[in-house]
Amino acid sequence: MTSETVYESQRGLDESQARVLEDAWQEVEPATARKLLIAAVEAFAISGYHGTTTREIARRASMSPAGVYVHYRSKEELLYQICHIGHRHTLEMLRAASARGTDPAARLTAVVSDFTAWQARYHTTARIIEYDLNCLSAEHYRAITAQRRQISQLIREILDSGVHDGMFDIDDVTGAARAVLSLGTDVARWYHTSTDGLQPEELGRFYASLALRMVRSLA
Amino acid sequence: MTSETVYESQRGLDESQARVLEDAWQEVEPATARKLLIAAVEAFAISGYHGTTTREIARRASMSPAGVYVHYRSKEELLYQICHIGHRHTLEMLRAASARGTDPAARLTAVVSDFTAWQARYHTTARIIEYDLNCLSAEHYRAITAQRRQISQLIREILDSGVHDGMFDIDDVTGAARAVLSLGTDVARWYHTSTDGLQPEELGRFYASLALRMVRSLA
DNA sequence: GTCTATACGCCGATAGAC
DNA sequence: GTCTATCGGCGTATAGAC
Repeated sequence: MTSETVYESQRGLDESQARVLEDAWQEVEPATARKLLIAAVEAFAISGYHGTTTREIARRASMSPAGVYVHYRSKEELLYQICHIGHRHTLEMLRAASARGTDPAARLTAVVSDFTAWQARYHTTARIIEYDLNCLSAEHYRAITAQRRQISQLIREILDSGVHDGMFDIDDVTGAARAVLSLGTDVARWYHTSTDGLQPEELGRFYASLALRMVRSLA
Repeated sequence: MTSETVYESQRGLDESQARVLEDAWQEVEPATARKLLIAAVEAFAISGYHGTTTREIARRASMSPAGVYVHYRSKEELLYQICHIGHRHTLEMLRAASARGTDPAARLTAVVSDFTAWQARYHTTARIIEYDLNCLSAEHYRAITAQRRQISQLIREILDSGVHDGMFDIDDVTGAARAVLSLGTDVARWYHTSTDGLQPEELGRFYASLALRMVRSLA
């Protein structure tokens, strides 16, 4: 990101994501399926689901157009795998972060910090996860929605307990949980790796401080 | 929106936007061009730019597929008109809001409140404006980026003056401006009209209060 | 300015050889 | 499991009648 505000956004992506993605998708086997999935992540992140052709995915994976269908039934199946695994990783990461905190403020700080850093570090994956859900089949869409409900519930529980303790002062917990997640979600839209600008962890700490200011009680 | 958090999102749109859109695009003449543009807004908002066919736009406008090209040179031209006029309206609305406030806190409140309400009320248009920019031609993309730079600058100026007055306590004005805009931007992703949930103005007031808590000085 | 008809390419996905 | 070849359909956009 540059010195300008995000609202100015930018197009395309950068190349340094390649190593990040190779690490992130290690669990996908065999290696050819992984190679195709990473190619799909890169292509979807740049052009969106409908803007990406299966030929482009194959080309990025150095395979023939037909090669895709050995490992995936359809283009939509690729999207689903990306979304499903991506949301699972997000949820695991959030639960680990939440467990690190010993009080609501510490838990909120850990959760927002890690979520934001995740969205920045894996901004290509995050972009697909946040903005291409509508391209899923009805059945797959429902599966992803169930995962997202668990994510939002985790935030609401932290805010609820903070209100109960008196640490947080919130009229609308559901709305506040939504707003806190919006900060991190929107990172996927504008973040891109670059030498200037905040690193994922720095951005995470900054957003965690903003989230805490949004909800904490002053009494 | 439902009682659940947004992060659970939803697909598709609702019908009550029709009247809102007819009012919002009154300036587009002749009426056939307006009818096509509104049809494109509805279609793009549901399926995205690449997911929408010119045949679908024509069908929504009750015209033949060829009828589109009498009023617009291409599908991309439709997208550009939507983005260009939409951003102009946004900027005018923000400048009017900013002028209403007599101090930085009041200006920030007015700006965030109106921006958020705008994103909710015109969520179909906003969705295209925020998420389909990458589909524009290079030249048109640059034009929209220039408009977005003015929007983010307007927010930064308000925050700067608040820091100068001592009303605001912000380490990173650029980052804070980005975060404030992110709250409103993300509304376009999840908001849909419904009987339950907050109305655009209510949501605006809520988000303005969150923005103020994010930046205000406690001294 | 609107239509019908259509050009022409590219799309997702499959067939079948190796 | 990967390839080359290809199918059938749909995409954007245009030609030309009215």
